[in-house]
Amino acid sequence: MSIDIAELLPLNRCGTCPIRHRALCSVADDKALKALNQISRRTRFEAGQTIMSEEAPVDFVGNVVSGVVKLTKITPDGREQIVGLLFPSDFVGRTFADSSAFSAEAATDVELCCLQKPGFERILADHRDLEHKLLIDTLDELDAAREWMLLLGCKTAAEKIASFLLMLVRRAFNTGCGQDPPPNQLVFELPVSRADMAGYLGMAVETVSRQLSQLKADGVIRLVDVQHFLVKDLGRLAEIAGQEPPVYVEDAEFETRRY
Amino acid sequence: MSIDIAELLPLNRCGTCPIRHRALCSVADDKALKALNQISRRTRFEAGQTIMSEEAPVDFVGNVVSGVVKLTKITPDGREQIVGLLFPSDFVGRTFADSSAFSAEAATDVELCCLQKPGFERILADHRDLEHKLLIDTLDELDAAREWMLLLGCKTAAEKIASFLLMLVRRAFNTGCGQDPPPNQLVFELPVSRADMAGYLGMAVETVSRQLSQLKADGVIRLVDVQHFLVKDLGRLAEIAGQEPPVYVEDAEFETRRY
DNA sequence: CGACATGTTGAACCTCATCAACCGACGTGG
DNA sequence: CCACGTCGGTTGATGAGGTTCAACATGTCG
Repeated sequence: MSIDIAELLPLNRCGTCPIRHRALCSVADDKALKALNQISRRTRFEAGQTIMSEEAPVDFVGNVVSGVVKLTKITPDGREQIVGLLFPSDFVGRTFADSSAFSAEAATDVELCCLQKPGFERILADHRDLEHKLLIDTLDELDAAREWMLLLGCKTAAEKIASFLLMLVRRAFNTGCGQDPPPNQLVFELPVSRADMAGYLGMAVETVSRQLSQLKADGVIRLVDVQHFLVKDLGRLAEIAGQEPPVYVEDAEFETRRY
Repeated sequence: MSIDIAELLPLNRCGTCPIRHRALCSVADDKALKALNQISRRTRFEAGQTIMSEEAPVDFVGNVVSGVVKLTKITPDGREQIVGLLFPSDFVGRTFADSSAFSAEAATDVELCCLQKPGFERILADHRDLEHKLLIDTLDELDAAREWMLLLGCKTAAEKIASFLLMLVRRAFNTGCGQDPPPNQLVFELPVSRADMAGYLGMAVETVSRQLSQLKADGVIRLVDVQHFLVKDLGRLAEIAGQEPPVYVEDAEFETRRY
């Protein structure tokens, strides 16, 4: 009785994938996983590279494995709004349509698990669980988008920045996956440039910078370096953002709620 | 050989339903339709009434049959942002979760086709087509939400108003359903109050009023009465909104794209 | 080391929110 | 029937918050 290594290989590939337990594939059984493997390819994009462009048809979708992807839309006269930031395990692209209404661009260096669209849609058809999970994720994404509308529509600059930082804190809390130590040192990464923060929050870079300085001056945070901040007063930060302070959950593996 | 009238009744009820061809049920076969009928109830809400409130669990979802529903979220200090306007055939409520993150309120008098949540989710499980359609609709909704983020994030007051009017024009163009004459008279309804427009567009009522007056002064529109406007220059309107002008489609029955 | 990108800080301007007065429509009660 | 209050909408005056323009600082890469 022998074991067919080739048969197991694809499963192992996914087995070591960092987003295996959170992305769409978390609900895939062995059969579905093998099918996904056959149409998937890990691709790297450098910061600044365009992954897919609005108006141009795209023949693949994907999952963010590492890095941050920004979804953007540009007004006819050139202003750019970031309508979504996608983090590891998030889904990129528009299923069941030829093109996306938005461009996707690598905000940092990005690894993407790319899936050919026709193949992917066939797999969705064959595996209800996957399609169901996609529906759930899309509903969460919609809630998150609407939450962001609240921010864009009626929050002040200070509230916006605080909300953004808080979102990063929440993300860090919820993706600990047990392998990282609990963040008693409350240092977090600012994964994107000031310009991208500005684009996401609907304000000017200068205002972003000023508000960060203000939070620093008020002793709410400290800027370790340009890409890392330390939270000195989480309560105050949450208060400024107009939200409840987040709580660290020990094992956040299955904490899928989005912020 | 006799016909069981009771058997046919539910189908007839839906048969005369104005949103039968556009809502979720458009993909329901007779069997699914009968199942939906058994858990559905047409309910009326008066303008201003709360349909469901964030934080409070809700045991039903629904489809807007007539009227306009606003989805709102309130900041801790009382500012209200409207994160979505739902028109006839749009879906209300959050499937696969106990409560919605947003409140739904009748912006006008509303007729809602209410469906008990547990029953509805069972029907989704039994009828893939329905769940698939829900996925497609949710994806469209997400695109629309992101489109709105562009508006909230980087458009001026004038652009916002123009975009809003244009959205109403598009809706009217796309839901003609052949029964209404093509709108050679370009008169459209403002289905919500100035306050709700303001809440949706993220600006003050006064600004809404002023911008409407400005469009009037510029000869782009005319205010027939407080709830109806006539478009005198569609091209200009689209230009101000920063979009392509919409085109009237003869038979828009299956035009499901959202704006 | 200089060149270029990215981030910060300062000053002037402008859009829009805010406060306030006013108008017309509507409903109620005297 | 008219006086009255209320509510939704419009218009005017004022000021604050945030954009814009500009200079400067910092960091990175050849």
